[in-house]
Formats: sequence, C-alpha cells, structure tokens
Amino acid sequence: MTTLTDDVFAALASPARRELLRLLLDGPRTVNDLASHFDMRRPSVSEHLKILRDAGLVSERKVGRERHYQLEAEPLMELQEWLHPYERFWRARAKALRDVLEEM
Amino acid sequence: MTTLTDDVFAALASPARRELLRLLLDGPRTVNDLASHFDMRRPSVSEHLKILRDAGLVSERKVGRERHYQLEAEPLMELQEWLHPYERFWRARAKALRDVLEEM
DNA sequence: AGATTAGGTAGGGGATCGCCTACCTGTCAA
DNA sequence: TTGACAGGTAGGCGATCCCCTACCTAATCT
Repeated sequence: MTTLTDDVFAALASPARRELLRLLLDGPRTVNDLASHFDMRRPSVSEHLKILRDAGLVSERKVGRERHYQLEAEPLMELQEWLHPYERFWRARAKALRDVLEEM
Repeated sequence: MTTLTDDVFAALASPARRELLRLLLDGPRTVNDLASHFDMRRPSVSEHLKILRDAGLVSERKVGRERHYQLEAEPLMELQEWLHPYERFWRARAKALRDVLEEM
C-alpha cells in the first residue's frame, strides 16, 4: 500500500507512456511488441517503460529472453481517489445544467 | 464540451499546480493570495496559472485590479472518464484480495 | 561454439521546464 | 494627480526531458 506520488503524475504526462498503458489493457506484452506501435526506437520505449515501472504503473516478468510487461492499476486507483475532492465541482455543474434543461 | 488533451496531463504533472488546484477547492482566490502559500515569486505563480488556464482547469474573473481564479472541474471529470477502462484491473485485484481473506 | 535475438544502459544533443529579476499596464487611494 | 498595489509579460539560465546511436549482456537457435 503506497501513496500517490509525483512519479505517477509525471509518468502520465507523456502521451507515449499513456499509449503504452492503453496497449497493456489487452494484457501483458513484450517490449518489441509494444515498440512496434510507435514511431520511436526501441531503447526509447525501454526508457518509457522504466519510468512507468518506477511509478508502479507496470511490472515486468522475465520469460526466457523476453520481458513481459503488465499493467499495474493501483496507482490509477489512487489517482481516482485523488479526484474525489473535485467531484462536487462537476456535480454542481451537472446539476445547474439539469436545472436549466428542466425549465425548457 | 471538449476532450481530454495532453495539456491537462501536462498541467497536472507539476506539484505546484496541483497545490494550486487544491487551494482553489475552498473557492475563488486572488493571485497574491495563492502566491502567499508558496516559496516561489509571484510571476512564477502567474505562469503556473496560465498553464492551468490553457488546460481549462481554472478560469479568471477580473474584479477591480484583482483577478479571481476559480476551479473548473470539467477536465478532471474527463480524467475520471479516462480512468474507466482501467477500473476492471483494480477491481480484479480487490476481488483476489477478498478471496484470499475469505479463506482465512 | 558461433550467430541471432530480446532488451537494458551510456552518453549526447536539442527542446522544454521552472524558476528568477526587470519591467509594463491598469486600478485604487490620498 | 501622484504614489502604491495587483498582476501579466520578457528574457535569461540551469535542470530536466525525450529522442537518438552505440554498445552490452543474456538467452536461443543452428
């Protein structure tokens, strides 16, 4: 049980890293498999994966000479918790919109 | 109605900017008021506010010679929607934990 | 054993970030 | 009207980011 850190927000700031997470929604993948979806070289993908790993967003498992990367959703769960205090703001907004529509 | 953009993730990547959002949970504040909570100079706070404004996370209202900054939660709502596809991952994790505990 | 493949690491270079000081405009108060 | 105050903008500078190529180890295949 950790707490949401700067690493997670920093990791999510890169479009390439968010795309990596999206690809991992379908299940574990190797580095080459992941890299094939990008216009960048494999070492750059490796570096992005390291940043995701350090943020706890992915884990790796060695399988022969491959590394299988897997999504770890816990930091994203903590991100959802981070959002909670802000919920009432968009709920208030939604309510105001409903009220306007009801008067039409 | 916009869509979640890189700007939002980039804006949230800075601890100072997340702290600004947190301060705005209590309601609108002026730049000087906000700046008083930081170890940085006011122009730097202004720059952070510009980034938050460009990301749609805050809005400003001119009141005399002051600018009142206000939280705009819509991009955060879109962030919550972005999280949805990942939810099943931490739910699966929670379920596995429950199953283990039930066997104890 | 030697060649090939998966993938991490080192080091470099250009772009961007985050802070600063200096300066500017617009508003209020004496 | 003149001085003080709120706050945005310009420009600079060091740190970090993101990509690259070159290189290395470990595992597999022939």
